[in-house]
Amino acid sequence: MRSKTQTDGAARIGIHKVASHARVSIATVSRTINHVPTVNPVLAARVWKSVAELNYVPNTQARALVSGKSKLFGLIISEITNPFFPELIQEFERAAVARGYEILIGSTNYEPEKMELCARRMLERNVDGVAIMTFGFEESLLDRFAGEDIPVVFIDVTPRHPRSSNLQVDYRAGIYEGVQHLAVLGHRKIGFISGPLRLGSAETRKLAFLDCLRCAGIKPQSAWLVEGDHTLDGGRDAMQRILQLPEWPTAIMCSNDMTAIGVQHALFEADLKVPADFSLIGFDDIHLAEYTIPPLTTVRMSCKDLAQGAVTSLLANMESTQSRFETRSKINTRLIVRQTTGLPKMSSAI
Amino acid sequence: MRSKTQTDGAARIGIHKVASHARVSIATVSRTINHVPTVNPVLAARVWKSVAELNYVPNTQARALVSGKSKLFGLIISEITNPFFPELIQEFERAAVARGYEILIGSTNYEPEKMELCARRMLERNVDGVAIMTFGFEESLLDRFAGEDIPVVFIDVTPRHPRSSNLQVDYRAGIYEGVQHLAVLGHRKIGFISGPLRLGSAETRKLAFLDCLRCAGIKPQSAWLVEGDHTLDGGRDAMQRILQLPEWPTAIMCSNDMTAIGVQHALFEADLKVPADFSLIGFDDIHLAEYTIPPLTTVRMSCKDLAQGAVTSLLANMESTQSRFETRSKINTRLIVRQTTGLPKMSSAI
DNA sequence: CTGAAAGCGCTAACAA
DNA sequence: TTGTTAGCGCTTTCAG
Repeated sequence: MRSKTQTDGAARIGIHKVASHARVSIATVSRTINHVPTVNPVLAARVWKSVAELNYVPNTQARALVSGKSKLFGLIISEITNPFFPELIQEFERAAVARGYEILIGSTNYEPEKMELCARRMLERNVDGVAIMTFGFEESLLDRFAGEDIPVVFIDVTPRHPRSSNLQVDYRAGIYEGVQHLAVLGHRKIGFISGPLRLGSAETRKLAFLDCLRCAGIKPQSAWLVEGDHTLDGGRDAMQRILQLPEWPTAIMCSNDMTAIGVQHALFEADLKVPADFSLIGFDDIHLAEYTIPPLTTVRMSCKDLAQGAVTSLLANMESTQSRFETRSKINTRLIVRQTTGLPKMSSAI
Repeated sequence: MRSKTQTDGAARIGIHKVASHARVSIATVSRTINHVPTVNPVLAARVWKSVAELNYVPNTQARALVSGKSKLFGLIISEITNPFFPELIQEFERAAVARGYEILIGSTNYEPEKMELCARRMLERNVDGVAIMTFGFEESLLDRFAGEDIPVVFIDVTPRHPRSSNLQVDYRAGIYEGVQHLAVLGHRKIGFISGPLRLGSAETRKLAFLDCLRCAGIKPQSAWLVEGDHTLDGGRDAMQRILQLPEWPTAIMCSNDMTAIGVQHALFEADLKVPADFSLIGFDDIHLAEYTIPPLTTVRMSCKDLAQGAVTSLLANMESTQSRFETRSKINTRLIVRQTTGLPKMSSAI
């Protein structure tokens, strides 16, 4: 059923057709389109002409098969629905496509099995490298990639592992600025809504917060340390739990911006005002943070740095011939003050 | 240093190794893993055992090369940064992965050249089908895909084209509900902030709005029809332009939710209240719409329907042996009333 | 500098 | 039912 009709428009033009059309060998065509410098310019010109006329597009699959490189990067994220990740993806895509790579995206939705599935999908497609941007994961996963000698880059975690790079986020700097900012305004009762604590980085952020609190001479109160899940709903729920407490903090820091937006919503529903009743600080500085009402004070972590760092590391790692290759680079954070922070509300218990 | 040590884990296991390990031919391995029913169960068992022990993962590239099917879908969107699209992607991914397909995502960012680039990327990677979810595009693009006989699915536009499917969104229904809702509240002065009008669907939405206005017996006022660009910034700017006008509308409908959130921000900056000073209706019903302050009344367009419809069409289209294959399916819209709509402010000019 | 030829890992005839 | 074999479209030695 397939080969009979020649009229079918079908079957892509292959290197063979180009070769005969340009009256050269397929090897010459291959060299030309791969910009091998030793090709006779006259022949090259003929080839390019044929390529254009026949509308030839090289078949990446075949290329991948013979070269062993798929020109594909895997990008594993937590949840595409959290705006931080699309911003990350955008930068990652930009960097990757500019160098001729495509991206395979996998979302774990914070479920370990999904992570496993993602790893398998990436392996099957033969990715040349994987960026695990989930802010925490089972280290056993790395073995799968290590087994195939596939470069991996990830955040925070520092497993001892060949062909892996590490992007170290300096949470402390930004969070410290946040705590200081609050302290200067007069806040002493500061709560923290964390991410899912089984995520390493969520834990790290919380620890950084606690540490900063101590540095600022403020005693953390465990009731005000509540676990969220980095989603809008999670932030709202967490705040509602805090509102149930006998004593309220005067300020809340959140492990990410989505949580903070959820908090704003909970407060809105409870008819409480930001920053009059509660000061609020987010984390990430997604574009939306500027657009919340009121605009969100937050700690910026550049997803552009993250994305570019990831692509760069992957590339460097691939080029390196060392069987062991480990890097780490630092990602900075800093406070962006907008309008969700203000003087603490003077409660009955002065 | 790589091949000597067998322990190296290196170089992926191929079908060959599995075959010899299971003491069968590679053909039998191939048949087994492809679930060809005629394989002797005993041999099959041996094969599966070897597959597991050797941790064999089939090489998709090779498969694609010989079978001619890449098991890859292209998904072209406008802007990954607009939360509507991640929600779409999530559903699309779910549907595609469940059937063994991977997704290649390309963003056009509303730039025609980017669209061209996306098409090329998809072609190079040999996608089995493309979903163009940009709500408008140059039809010339379709020719590229048609030339390769690649199924395409898209929104609204209905070009005459083989192997194409069409998802027809019923904008009118939801928009009409919105206009009616406003009319019932007493609004007669209703503005509309459209998307970029060179996008077909943005134009369609605007036309639908105008038509609904007429049906409700309201005369549209051209000064209140302003062009946005479907982004937060665009929405804010558009609203600021409206605030410059000598006479204000009492309600605003937006071509998408991001625009509406931008509008809320502009109003916040101008110290105007929603819905006291302006009623506001969005479009899309992204998850965030529930979390804006106050929560956004909006027209819901199910991105799940869109995504699933797209995948289903693509699949059906591929299976069809007809060289021409056209479908269209309908996507419904409906109003979700939340808290950004209320009675119109009684202006000086009663 | 160019061309012929050998595969990359797999599927699908075809033969046994 | 199983194994042998011929490619899929391309890159890459290796001769010329």
